[in-house]
Amino acid sequence: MLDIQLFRKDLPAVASRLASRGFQLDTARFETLEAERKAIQTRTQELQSRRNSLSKQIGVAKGKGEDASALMAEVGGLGDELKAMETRLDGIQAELQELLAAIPNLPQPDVPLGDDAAANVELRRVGTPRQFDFTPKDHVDLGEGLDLLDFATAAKIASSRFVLMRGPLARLHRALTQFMLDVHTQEHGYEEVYVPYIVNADSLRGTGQLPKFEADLFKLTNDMYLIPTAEVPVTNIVRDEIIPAENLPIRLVAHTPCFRSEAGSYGRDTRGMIRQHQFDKVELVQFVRPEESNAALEELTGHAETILQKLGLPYRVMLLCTGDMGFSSSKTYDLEVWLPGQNTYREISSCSNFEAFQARRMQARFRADQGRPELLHTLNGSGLAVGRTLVAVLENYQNADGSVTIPEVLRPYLGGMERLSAV
RNA sequence: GGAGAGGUGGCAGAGUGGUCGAAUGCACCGGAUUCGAAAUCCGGCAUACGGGUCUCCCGUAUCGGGGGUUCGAAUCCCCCCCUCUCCGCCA
Repeated sequence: MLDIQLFRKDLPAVASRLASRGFQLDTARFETLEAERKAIQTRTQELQSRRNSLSKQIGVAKGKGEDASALMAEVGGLGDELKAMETRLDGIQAELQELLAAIPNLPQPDVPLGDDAAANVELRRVGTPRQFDFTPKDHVDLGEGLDLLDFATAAKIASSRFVLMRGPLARLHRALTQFMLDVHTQEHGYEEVYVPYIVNADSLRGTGQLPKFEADLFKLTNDMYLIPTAEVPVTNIVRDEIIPAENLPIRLVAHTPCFRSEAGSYGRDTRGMIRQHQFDKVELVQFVRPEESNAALEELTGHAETILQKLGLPYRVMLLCTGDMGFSSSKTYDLEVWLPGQNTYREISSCSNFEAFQARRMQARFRADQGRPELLHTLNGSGLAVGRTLVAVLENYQNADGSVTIPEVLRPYLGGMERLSAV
């Protein structure tokens, strides 16, 4: 959520910055609501003030045993208008709130302008895609060929967009998770947290998934939701909290499954593990002082990159353009890993600085010394999406005979296993 | 899931219809005292929103959340959430 003061101070400027990311702000509606709000709020508070002082006088009079009927008649006359004003004020505040809650974050000045992914800017490539002396398979052919990846059975158990992994492949998937957690906790200074996989609506509003993106979520029968990312439970740790400044920055890492309904993506990535209803992710989250958030974004992105580097996976770093950024983000880097089976780079991590956007929704603040509480800044990034990392390992480390060499750094997690082959 | 108890400021804890944004204690901050410290004394010490003559003043709201009764609600009524104790169930 953006600061409403911004809209009051310079509406056209905010509107144009929002337009740069493809959001049309209804400025006329805002101005009307705001003018109405001001008039009604002033009048309401006036009436409340009058009522309070008269009521107080009634109390005093009755305490002295005097007749208060004249006072009571006067305050009684306020009742109808006051009630009407309060009701209208509530309505307008709710409408303003709703309007505000649906407005995305402002892009930072150095975010490139653009409508969609085509305008994203490639910042750098790291690692060189391997030259194969045979035609590389994609992870589906590899996994099914090894009899370790089974989409048909998963579809029987659940539906399409689920996967069943067997034996050493299931273990490799687990090894990747362990590896990522170990690197982030031992080398990057993150604290590992274990969090609920089911959250309430307040938490989803806090991070920005609600109210606009309910269709992307799996909603349970008790009005709770399966998490679409660990970002939701982990970031909401600080909701309604005031953190002592000396505790910042806070760096947290969590491994969770993620559940996404993928509504509206019927034709996209239907093959393989790229786009699933359920996938695992290791998520990095940071809470920092405002002036440090951009440096923290660079740092956090680097932490995610480290995983790719240690795994020897070629990737590139993309700076997302205004039109391709997530709703809550002010600036986002995507890491895209090279997939030989698709002969292209695919997103494997997304690292964002939300500035105070989520913090304002969450009322997540910090206090420096004796100062007033101030909104902190939140960031997060995948470090990494485990399923897609597994795909990348399979495809990049495949051999001509259909087996897969295990990257060195993972072998300690696999009892020294060097090669993935059929059970 | 059942029965009971309870949710008040950073913490502890009073307050059961009126001058209560809320006693008192602890913690914290400033000052006095002291060579310095402890102790003691004095003062300060919530958040959000709105308005203004905008480093300050005024107003409004907030005692788990929402609704209601009333001129007036921390206090009474209803619904919900959470915590604790006991029982049941259970990894």
